[in-house]
Amino acid sequence: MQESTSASPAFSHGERIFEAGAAGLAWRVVSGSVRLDRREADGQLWLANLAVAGDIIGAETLVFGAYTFEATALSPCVLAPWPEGDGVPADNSLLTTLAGAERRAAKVLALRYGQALERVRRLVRLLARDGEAGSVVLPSRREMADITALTLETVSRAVSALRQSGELQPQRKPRGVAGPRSFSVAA
Amino acid sequence: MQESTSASPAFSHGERIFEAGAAGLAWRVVSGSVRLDRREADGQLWLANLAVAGDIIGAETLVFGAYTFEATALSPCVLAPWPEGDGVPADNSLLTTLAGAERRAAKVLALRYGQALERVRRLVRLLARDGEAGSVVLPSRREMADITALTLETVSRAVSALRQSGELQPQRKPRGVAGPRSFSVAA
DNA sequence: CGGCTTCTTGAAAAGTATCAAATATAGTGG
DNA sequence: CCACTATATTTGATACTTTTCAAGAAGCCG
Repeated sequence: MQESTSASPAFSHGERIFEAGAAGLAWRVVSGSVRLDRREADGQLWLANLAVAGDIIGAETLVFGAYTFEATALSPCVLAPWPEGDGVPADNSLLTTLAGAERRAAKVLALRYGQALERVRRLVRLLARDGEAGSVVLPSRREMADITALTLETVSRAVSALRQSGELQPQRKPRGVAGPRSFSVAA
Repeated sequence: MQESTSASPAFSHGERIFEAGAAGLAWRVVSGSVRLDRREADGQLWLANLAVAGDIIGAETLVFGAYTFEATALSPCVLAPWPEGDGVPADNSLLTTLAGAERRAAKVLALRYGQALERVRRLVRLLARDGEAGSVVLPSRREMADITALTLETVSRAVSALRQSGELQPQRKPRGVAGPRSFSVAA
């Protein structure tokens, strides 16, 4: 983990953020994207939800005293403790947050509907903060495949197609700068 | 609608239970299954979640004063007002309920992963109260197709296969009794 | 510069959707 | 209760999409 400070931890691509059953805080995703998984009886991890900038993760720990899901960084991301002023969340804000997670789950379901190209396009847009023309750091093809319920080869082909059509443009990166490649997303 | 009493309404297959934006109570699903949809900007309905016996639906109305989703009966179902003693839900029970909906959403996601036969099998088991060998009234093939992100023809073929393998057995129904056919589900 | 992982691409196989028809089921009014 | 009609389901044949298997290219790290 690469915490810049303990108050606003940063995670790089693929890092575990918290585990199911552990105790801890709830967090607001400041930037980047997070994958939430549920560990099943068979030991397998099943995607349960996604969170992007602005979303709250781990709110259930304030109810149950432990995380329900396992959180992993999909792309480089920064978190901030939630709620802001340490202590009890303001009236209803916890409820609002949980209700929001339910709405988010509906979007994730949509990532598994339709043809491969559409699905990958929807995922890219979700990660790019829902349609804003900005820059995205895409997760690994394997992660994208898990999320969309496609294979990584199919995702790779779809990303190639989006690049060819100009919807995704690899951003020029100062040479010698480390880190994953980012893309700009066209409308 | 075929409300038996206003306290414990019953809905038949396909009936609307409540609409997004409307005010109303939260309900516990006593029996049957319910589909929750989110109405998108384009006017389309997107599956957001499922609820089976024991689940609570419309809990967000206690936070926002209006339903977030649109609820439709998938199979004949009976509801009861929630929480039981009318008034404010007991401490934490609303939070627990919303957190439960999040866990349920993860199961629905799993219905869109893997091959057609597996998906339909998982759906049938979910509707049969998660593995209990009991009887199920299956929703229409069209509904099952919406949920699993398959076509109704593919769902039909999968149901036929489950019947042939003995996993699903049509239950003998007293002749002349109306209503949809129910199946018993083998382990 | 290797050695490693991830990504890309191709070709063949498998699975699903689509289109079309036949059958079954539910609903309605005689 | 039965015939009739509308709707839902099942099944088949074919077209399309995705997966699978395989190999090569590109990126990352010491």
